[in-house]
Amino acid sequence: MARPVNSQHGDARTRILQATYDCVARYGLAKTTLDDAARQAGLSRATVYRHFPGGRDQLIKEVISWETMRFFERLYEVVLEASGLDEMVALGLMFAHRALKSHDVLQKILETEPELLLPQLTVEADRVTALIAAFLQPHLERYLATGRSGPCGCLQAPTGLPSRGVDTSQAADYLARMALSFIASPGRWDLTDPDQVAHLVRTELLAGLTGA
Amino acid sequence: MARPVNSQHGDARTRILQATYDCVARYGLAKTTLDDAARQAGLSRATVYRHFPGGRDQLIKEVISWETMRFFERLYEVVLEASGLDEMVALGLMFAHRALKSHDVLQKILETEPELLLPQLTVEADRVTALIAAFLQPHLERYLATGRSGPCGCLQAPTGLPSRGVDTSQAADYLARMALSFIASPGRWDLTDPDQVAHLVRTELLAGLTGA
Amino acid sequence: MARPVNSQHGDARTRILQATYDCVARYGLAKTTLDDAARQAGLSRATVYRHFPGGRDQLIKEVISWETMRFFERLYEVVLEASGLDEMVALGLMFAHRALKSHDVLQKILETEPELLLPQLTVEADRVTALIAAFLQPHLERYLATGRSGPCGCLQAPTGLPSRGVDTSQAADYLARMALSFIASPGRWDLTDPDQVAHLVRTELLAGLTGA
Amino acid sequence: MARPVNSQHGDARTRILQATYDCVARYGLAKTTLDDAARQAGLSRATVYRHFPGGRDQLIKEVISWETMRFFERLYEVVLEASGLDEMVALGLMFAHRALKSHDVLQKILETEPELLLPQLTVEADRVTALIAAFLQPHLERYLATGRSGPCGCLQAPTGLPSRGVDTSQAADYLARMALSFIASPGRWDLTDPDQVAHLVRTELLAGLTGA
DNA sequence: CACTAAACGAGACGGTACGTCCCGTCTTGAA
DNA sequence: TTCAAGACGGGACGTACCGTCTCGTTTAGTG
Repeated sequence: MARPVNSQHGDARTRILQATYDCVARYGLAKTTLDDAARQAGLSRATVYRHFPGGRDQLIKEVISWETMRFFERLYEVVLEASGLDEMVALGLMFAHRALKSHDVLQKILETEPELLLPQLTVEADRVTALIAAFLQPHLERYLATGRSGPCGCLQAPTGLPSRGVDTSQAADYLARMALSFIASPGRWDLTDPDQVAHLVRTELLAGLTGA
Repeated sequence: MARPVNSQHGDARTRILQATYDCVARYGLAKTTLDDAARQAGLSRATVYRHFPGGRDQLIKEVISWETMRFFERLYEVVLEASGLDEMVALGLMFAHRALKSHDVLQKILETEPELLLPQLTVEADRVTALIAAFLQPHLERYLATGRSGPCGCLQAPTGLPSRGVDTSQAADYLARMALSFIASPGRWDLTDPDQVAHLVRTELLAGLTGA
Repeated sequence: MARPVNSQHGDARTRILQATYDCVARYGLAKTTLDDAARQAGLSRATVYRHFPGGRDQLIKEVISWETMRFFERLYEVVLEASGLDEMVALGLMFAHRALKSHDVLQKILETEPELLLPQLTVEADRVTALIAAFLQPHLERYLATGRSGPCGCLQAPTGLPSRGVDTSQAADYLARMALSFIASPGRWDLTDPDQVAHLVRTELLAGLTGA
Repeated sequence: MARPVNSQHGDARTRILQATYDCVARYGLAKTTLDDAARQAGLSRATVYRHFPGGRDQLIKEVISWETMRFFERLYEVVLEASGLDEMVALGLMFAHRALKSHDVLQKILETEPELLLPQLTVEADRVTALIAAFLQPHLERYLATGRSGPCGCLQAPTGLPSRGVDTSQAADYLARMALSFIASPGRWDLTDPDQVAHLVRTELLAGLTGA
């Protein structure tokens, strides 16, 4: 049976997360108050504590996890539309870059608390790199086998090719590192221009992988 | 030059920064109080405000900038000892990785506030990448001029461009990106083992740059 | 037919009052919570509100009235056993003093909130004084008339004696005042010793009334 | 040199006590909030906690003790004006009764929380009785010796009269009990009428003591 | 028998007050 | 002057009750 929920829209928990997200976009992480979030959600402070007993700390943690997950979900959807590995990487680069640039929270943090991100040379990156590499590997294998990765219908490709296992793993790792690097710092490339992105992918990311 | 530093004299400003740093290492960023810092420094709260009129926010900002600068200074000293580009990159990788692993503050943050670092896909990286690339470029040019070549790995560096001027800039950029990436996420490499690092540098970072 | 009521014993209202009484004895007046009372009664908070719509305030008021009434009921029963005015006063003094000393709630309040009782110089005493005086007057009249008050079978004695009306009223008032005073503060008397009480009654309370 | 104090009048502690007193007079004991008191005092909540670390509980306790002390101080001053024991008792009765009747806080409590005072049959009264009796005893001795107590210049009379020591102690106790009783419950006497009070003192309080 | 009404348990919610902690400002007094 | 010391207003935090309300689930009484 459909839950009529309670007052406005979405269950309370999601409303609180969204409200907190909005506040962080407005005030920054450090200056966002649990009161702010509650007010923004149209709920009382007590209710926020009922859903997030850990208080402000838990709220901040969860809103970041939540938003990160949403980012990857949208990235995943965008990337599935690609017809080949090169297009997939290009689409991913463009989407990720656009998302970061138009990301209210990130921009607010960069504006008010850039220091928090300076030490981004962190071990946490390991997880993201590995995740992206794992995602790319099957497409990379098909790409290397056929010259194209084919329509990307599923996350986990059949990958009946045991040969080159080490090669593709290593290559996927390399690809993920470079993609992440360019998303974070495009350098002289304009990642909003599809032509430039296609060129970047061909000449710097996938170059040398084709004839391996 | 005798550095008495630490507890009693040494100028107040530095003592406050060091004290704050210690507190952050102990309590984490969010839980470090201006009182904590003042007490740790053996100074009164009023004095801290005299040196950091911006209060807690300014204090946090400056302590991060200060520590970041100290990190790069030490990295610079270490790297100057190298006799060639490959050793330089290797030394840099090892030092940076070791520094991060033994970095009290960073480890404390990773322990207590890992979410802050999840979205490390940030534009801030641009500055660091460019800085490192600019530092590497002259060494790279000398390296390419005097020439050394290692066994070619399975990965081909992006070598689409024939002319030299653009080459070194582009290659330095590539090198900086990959170095940063491996510092942040070593993947399967053990960055404390000089042999493995030397191998990594040869096969994945400098491969393909030699005989372009 | 006996009403099995709901769950355990006694109707809900009485169970709540008793539970609240127990809590006050444990925590004191100010720290007794409606939740405490509900939990102690084995009922839900909602049920308490159904029986005491006035909430906590009403609950506290009623539990005090309830207990006060129970005290006077028991005092009344004890006092009816007396065979004469002197014994009646003595029994009343002893029972009242013993009841106060072993009164969980009162002792708890004295322990935790003694200030509430310091200004006991209150108008409320009027009612109690008058009530006791009214109760004593018929017995006093019989006592003065016969030298004994005789077995006390009824609260309202026939009192067909118009003479000495003013006298007995005034004397009863005096008797009530002194009895109350000694219950509250026995001074040098040990109100648990029947001999001392008898002596006190004879020499300080009833002295001078006999031959009036 | 005049103490500039801080802001308005009186030191902070006294201002808080007075403000709390005012609030209790307005809202009653149970409904007086620490916020109310702070606001009334024109101070912040934090400051109240600085002066009364025990919070609301301590504040309530101390305000009651404070007011009680003020009451007895004023009573003492009034009573010192008397020229003899009878006048002293009369003045005390009148002042005490008037004070209770015009006592904002007590009247507020009687209006809103009468139950708190119903069980005024409390051991606390012992202290007050003893205190008053001790104060009265020297005057009573002089009264019995001379038929008058003489101008009351000092609290502690010389009392070189060993005789009747037990008598006066007992008589003072009796006097204190009756005085307290009539203050609390005047019964049929109008304690605002000097003539009635003088008559009451003569016929019911001091009667029988003179020729003892 | 089914249906209704009443009492109850359970729990979400807005709200208020508590007591704690920290911030940033200010004043005072001593070196 | 510089600094330690500390009082103060302000405000957020996390906790705890309060009083209200809405759900289901019995349980009893009645048509």
